[in-house]
Amino acid sequence: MGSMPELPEVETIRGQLATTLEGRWVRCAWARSGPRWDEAASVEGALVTGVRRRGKFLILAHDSEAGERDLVVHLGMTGQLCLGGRPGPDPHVHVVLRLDSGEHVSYRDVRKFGRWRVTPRGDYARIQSLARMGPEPLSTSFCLDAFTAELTKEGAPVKARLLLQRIVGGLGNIYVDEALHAAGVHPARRFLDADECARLHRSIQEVLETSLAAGGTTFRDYLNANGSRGTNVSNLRVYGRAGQECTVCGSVLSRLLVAGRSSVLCERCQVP
DNA sequence: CGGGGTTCCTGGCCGC
DNA sequence: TGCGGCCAGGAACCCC
Repeated sequence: MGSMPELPEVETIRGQLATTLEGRWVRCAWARSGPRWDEAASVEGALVTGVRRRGKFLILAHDSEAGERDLVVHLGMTGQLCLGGRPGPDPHVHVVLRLDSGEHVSYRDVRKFGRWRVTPRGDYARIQSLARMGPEPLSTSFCLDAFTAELTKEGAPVKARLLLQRIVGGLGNIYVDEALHAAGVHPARRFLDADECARLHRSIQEVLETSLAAGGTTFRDYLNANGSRGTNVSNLRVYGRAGQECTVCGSVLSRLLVAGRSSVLCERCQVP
């Protein structure tokens, strides 16, 4: 069982990196060879002008000789961005950025699902899931009417649609399961009514805000940019709790494969 | 086009 | 104890 960085985890890292990186020159950019990371090397000599986030993507806006560009980072399953480095050689470190301040940021990713891409500023044509990403769930652009219009249409299971990032950005397996449980919606449902959409819309925001306040969920791998754990595990109601009791009704939580993803739910609270 | 399946990758864990 | 096999999962990719 992993714990991929989702919106609250990436946002926590973003805030920590912003302070260190914004306004700094990248003195040296090292990247291990390979299509997932080697574009990172091209930010050497650039000025970092902004550290942003969109969904689960971290975006380092920078000015270089090649113009205004974005370094777009997706942490995949086990990607970690760490201020300062660990002592000694580490075969799982794939990128290191050294700054003019003397500080450095290292990227460690055991399962190698993460990706680094460099794009012209704001041009994400090469990164489909970013280009097509739905609204930010914690912004006013996350409109209930549009959300309802999508999910009242019959289609793939609601869990699959939320994981696709197109209806709303930033959710992964943990927070989809948590939001569906909080809203009383079964993950395999292929359309919702308006009340269910409203509950789910609210639950998504609540679940993410709660986790953000806790610095994210460290289930196993996630560490923030200072190497610390998030404490949101204590707020989880379903993820990682199959076989335990539902905190709402006391039934035993079950595991179910939906959209090829392991899902945990309460069969009493979340009716098919 | 959408929906579903497959693939990548490795450490941890389970069972024999 | 050792080892094979399975599992976790975001999103690109492929097929129908």
